[in-house]
Amino acid sequence: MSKVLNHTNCSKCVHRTWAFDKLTEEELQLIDDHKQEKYYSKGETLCHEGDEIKNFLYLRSGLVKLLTTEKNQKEHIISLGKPFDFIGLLSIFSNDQHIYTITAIENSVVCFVDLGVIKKLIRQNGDFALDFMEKISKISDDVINTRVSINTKQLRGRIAYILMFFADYIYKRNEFELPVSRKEIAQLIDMSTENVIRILSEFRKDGLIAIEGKNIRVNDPERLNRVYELG
Amino acid sequence: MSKVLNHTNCSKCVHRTWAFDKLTEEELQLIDDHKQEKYYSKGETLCHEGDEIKNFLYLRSGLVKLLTTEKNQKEHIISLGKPFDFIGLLSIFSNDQHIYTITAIENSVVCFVDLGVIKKLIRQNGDFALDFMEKISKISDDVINTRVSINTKQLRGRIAYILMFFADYIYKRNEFELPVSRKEIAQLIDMSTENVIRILSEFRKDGLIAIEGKNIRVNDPERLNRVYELG
DNA sequence: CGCGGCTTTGATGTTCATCAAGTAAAGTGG
DNA sequence: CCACTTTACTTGATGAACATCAAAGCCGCG
Repeated sequence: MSKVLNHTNCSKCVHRTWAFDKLTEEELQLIDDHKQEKYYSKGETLCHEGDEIKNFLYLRSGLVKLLTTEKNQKEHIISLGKPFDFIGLLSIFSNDQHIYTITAIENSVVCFVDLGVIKKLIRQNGDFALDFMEKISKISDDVINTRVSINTKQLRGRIAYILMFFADYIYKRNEFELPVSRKEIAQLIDMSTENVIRILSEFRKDGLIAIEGKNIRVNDPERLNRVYELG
Repeated sequence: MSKVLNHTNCSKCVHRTWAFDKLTEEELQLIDDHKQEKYYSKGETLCHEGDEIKNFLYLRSGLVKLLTTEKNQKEHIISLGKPFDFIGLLSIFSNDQHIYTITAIENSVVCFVDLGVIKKLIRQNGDFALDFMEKISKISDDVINTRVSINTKQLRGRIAYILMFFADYIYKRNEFELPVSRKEIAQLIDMSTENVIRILSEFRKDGLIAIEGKNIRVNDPERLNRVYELG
């Protein structure tokens, strides 16, 4: 079960460099007084589509997925949130309700900061506001570029993308344990589960990667990158 | 050719209600002193991918497209910008260079406001900063949702989407002149030009729409919406 | 131990891009 | 203004890419 953790003091937090280094000690204290740090184990849901937005969500550690449920009841994964991301995307400024369901795909620690406090700080501290905007802009742009990139490629390119995403962007090593099921990969990059498996097997037979269950090793990163670029 | 227009005073501008109504008269004057209003005729380019970002771009009237050129030289349209949109998306806060090429697809009037001034105002006027964030969040979220919506649908659903987009969102009437070529539609919703034509013809034969060259009339909006939802 | 979900492979059919070829429309230069 | 070129549009035929269906093995869990 998810549980509230003991309070890490914001002013001591390593993540302070993120966007919060423009805040004064008093302002940090204000955040400190209006935040909760929560632990979620793999599979637990942080918030549901339609829930009222009360907090700004910041991922301290772990990995989460943002998903929507389509009219036909199929789940679709919009993006993965990694540590240092502020998850929930931009909708927290333009919506009253969450537009995505957010679920932990690895054990995760999340800071819930009262949204009113964030807004107050944006209002009163201009440097913070600008810095904040820069960070969230980057995340939003990333989501858009990723979606475009995926959707203009065929299946092999998409699989190459997701492998590189985990190897280079999340784990920063060529051998890692996949935190998602084949089905989730399919939901993330718009293809059928069967074809995710088929193409992973194909890559394995080609010697591009090695697979043992959830464990993946990228043998030839350069060739993988070529597959990605050729689509 | 594009040309600089006579200055419309910001404080008199109808668009002031957009995000700029939180500004004081002096602040508006500052924008006024650092902006240019430009006219672009259909087909002209406002900025190229890679150009340095110096201005915040606001579309007063017309219609523009944002596009990227892929590695394989194919152009891909990310989104269409309509009046009241601040075009250029969020990258202006997180990049030094434009990441998209922006081209007018209808005769357009664009305000170029010095980006430094916008940033200064965000820094000094907290209410403006918050309002501004709300507006750009909405636009970004729209882009993301649209991309997901399009890419999870098959061709008929995508064509239905684009027809509804123009009818309901841009022109707010069931009969309108398509501002884009069939090829541009294809680039926007990820399909081949031939199939755009084929499915438009199919819709015409079904009596769903009427077509005469660029002129489109939606005969049965409800059925069109069903086609959209069924994918 | 048995049930349900995840994984895997093969076979089949659908959806879609591509190729080809022709017509119409819209610029371009003399 | 007319021949010329280019670009947009349209339809049909073909094959490739992909989803779906089916069947079976695997694993964790109550």
